[in-house]
Amino acid sequence: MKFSRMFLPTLKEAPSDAEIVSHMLMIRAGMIRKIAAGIYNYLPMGLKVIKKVENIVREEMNKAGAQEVSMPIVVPSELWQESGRWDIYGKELLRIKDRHQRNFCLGPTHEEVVTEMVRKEVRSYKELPLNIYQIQTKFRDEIRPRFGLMRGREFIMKDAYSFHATEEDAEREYQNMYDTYCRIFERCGLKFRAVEAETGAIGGRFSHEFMVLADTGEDSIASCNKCSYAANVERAETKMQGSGVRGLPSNVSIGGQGSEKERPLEKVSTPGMKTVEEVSGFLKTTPQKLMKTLIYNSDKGVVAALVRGDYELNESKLKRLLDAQWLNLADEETVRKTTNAPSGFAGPVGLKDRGQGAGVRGLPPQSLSGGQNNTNLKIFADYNVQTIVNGITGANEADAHFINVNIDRDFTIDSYADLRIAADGDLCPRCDGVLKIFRGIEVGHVFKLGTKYSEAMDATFLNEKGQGKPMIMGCYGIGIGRTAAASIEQNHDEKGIIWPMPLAPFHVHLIPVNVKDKPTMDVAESIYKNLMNAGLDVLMDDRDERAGIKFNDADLIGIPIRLTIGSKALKENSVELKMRNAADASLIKIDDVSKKVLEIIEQADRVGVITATRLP
RNA sequence: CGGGGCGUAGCGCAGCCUGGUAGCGCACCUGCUUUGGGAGCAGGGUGUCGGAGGUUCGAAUCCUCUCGCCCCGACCA
Repeated sequence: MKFSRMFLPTLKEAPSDAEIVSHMLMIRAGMIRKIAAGIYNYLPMGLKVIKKVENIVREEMNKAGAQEVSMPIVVPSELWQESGRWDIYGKELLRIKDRHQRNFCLGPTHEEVVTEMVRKEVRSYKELPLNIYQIQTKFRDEIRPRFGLMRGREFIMKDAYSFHATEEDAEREYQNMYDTYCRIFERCGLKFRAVEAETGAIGGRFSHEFMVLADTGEDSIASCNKCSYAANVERAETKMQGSGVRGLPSNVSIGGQGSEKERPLEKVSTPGMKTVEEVSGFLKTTPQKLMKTLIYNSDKGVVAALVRGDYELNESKLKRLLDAQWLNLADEETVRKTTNAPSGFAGPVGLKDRGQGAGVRGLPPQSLSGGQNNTNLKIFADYNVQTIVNGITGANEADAHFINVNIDRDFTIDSYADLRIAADGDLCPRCDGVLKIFRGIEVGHVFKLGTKYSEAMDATFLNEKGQGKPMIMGCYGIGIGRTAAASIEQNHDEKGIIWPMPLAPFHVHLIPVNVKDKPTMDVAESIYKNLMNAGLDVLMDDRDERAGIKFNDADLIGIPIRLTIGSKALKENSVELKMRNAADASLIKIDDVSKKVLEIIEQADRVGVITATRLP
C-alpha cells in the first residue's frame, strides 16, 4: 500500500475527550473516528488490526472444533421474553420497534438466538456436543461509554456457545476453551492472566475472565504471590486476617484485638462526622475499631451489613449470600426509616428494636417517631468484624456514635460471612501467600451456563435411554476491539504504538527519504515489489514530505519493521533497518532485505506460540 | 439518574465577565526555496460561534428552552 493513496489521517494532537493511551493513539494513528458516544468508524488502519485479531481468534476456535455462524443483530423480543431476560436486562438492552410496532432489540449477547437455532435442529445426544460461534457487532447501551474501543456501546465480539449432553462433557469443553483462549492471547502477544470470576447462581470454579494486565484496566484482580490463585476482586475470597492488623499472619483466628477488656457502652457526640475517616479521626482511633454499618435494599428486603472500617463491602458477596436478584445501597429515605437517623450514623445497636418503642439496652429510651418495625431486619457481618473489641458504630441518631460496642453483649449478628472486598496484602485463601492487587482489562470470559437457557427455552435432546433432557451449555466471549486496545495499552511509548507482529496492520514500513530522488525511488519500488511478492503487507511512505514527518508518523503508527532508503546508505548498496521496539537501526545490503525481513517475521510468529496452561 | 463542565475553522484553543467588523497555533490550498526526525518565505479563511426563541439599534457575548458531548458518582450479562 502506498501511503499517499491510503485513507490514513494521522493527527499530531489527540481530541480532548481521549483519556487513556490506547484511545488517544488509535485516534491519532488514524485507526478509528467517533461517530457518537461509544460508536466508532473503523478506518482502514483500524480495521486491518481488528481483522488480525479476528483471524487469530477464528483460527484457534476452528482448531478447537468450534464452528462459525452468523446470527442477526436485530432480535425479536419473543426470544428474550422466553428466556425471561426481556424484563430483567436493564437499559443496556436497546429496544426498538419495527413499522408494525413489534418489539425487537439489538443483540448485546446471543444466548437466546443460538439456543433457538440449536433447539430447532438437535434431537439426539448423538448430535452433541456442538460449539457454535460468531464474530459480530454487538450493541449494549452502556450508561457511560468511555475509553474509545475499550468500553464502547457498539463493539465487535466473538461469542461462542456450546451444547452438551452431560456435565462432564460441558466441563471438558470448558477446559478446551480455556486452553484455546490462552493460545489466542499468547498469539496476540499479550501479557495476561486467567482469573476466577463471578459465577452467580451456577457456582463452582467454572467462570474465568482473561485479564490483560494494564494500569488503566477497569477491573481489579487479586493474585497470590505464591500459588496460582488469581481472581477478580469481585470474586476473590478473603480469610480472617489474624490479629486484625491487615496482612500480618497470625495464629489468632478470633477476638483479634486481643486481650483488651470490654468497657461499658457509651454514646458520644460526633457532630457532622459521617465517614470512617472523619469518625476515627475525630475520636482519635483507627478505622479498624469501626464497624461500618451499611443499609441495603434488595428484593429480599432491607438488610444491614457490617464490615470493619478499614475494609470495603463486596456487594456481589452480599448479593450471593442473600440469593437476591438485585441489591442497592439504600437511599436516604430508607436509611431514615430504618435507622431513624440520616445516613452516616447507622449502627447495629438497637437497630432491630426500632419502632418497637423500646430503648437501647442500658440507655434511656429515646424518641423513635418515624421509625418502622425492624424486627425482621437481618444483620450480617464480615468475619473480620469479630475481631473488634470495644468498637465504634453509629448510634442511629444524628451526630452521635457509640463507643465500646461489643458483639453479643450489645447486639447480635444473624450471620457471619465473607463480605468484604479483598485488599492488597490480604492472606491468600488457598495458601500462606499474600494477595497483590493488579489492574486488568477483561478481554475474554469463559462461563459454564448450565441449563439456564435450555430449560427456560426448552432446548432438550433425547439421551441413550430415550429421556428428554435439557442441554448443558457454556458460553465464551472475546472482545475483539478491546483486545486490540489492550495491546496498545501494553505496547507503546511516548512516540506512539508498538505493534507486536501478530497484530500489526503491516509487517514493513518502507520510507524512501526523498521521493524526488530517482535512485532512491528505484530501490524503494523494487524492495516494495519483492516484499509484496513474498506475501507481506508493506506500507510505503511515498509522500513528498520531510523526513521528520514520515519518521514521526511511522513511530505513531507502530509498524514493527521500518526500512529507510536514503542516499547515504544507498552509496553502500544498503538500506537502514529499524525495529519499532528497538532503539537502534542497522544497515543491511539491498540484496539481503527480503531474506532478513522474512527471518524477523518468522521468528516473531514463533514466539507467540507457547503451550497453554491448565486450569489452576 | 445525581453533581460538575464544555460546545467558536479539520484538530487544539482564546474571545464571553464589561454586547459593537470572529481570532490564535497546527492542519489545509497556491507559488518559490528546502529535503535523514514534525522546514522557511509570500499569499489564501475553508465558520449557521451546537440549535430554537427572547432582550437590544446591535448578541459568540445577556436571558429562557433544547440537543450533543465530557468528567466524577451511582449502575454494569
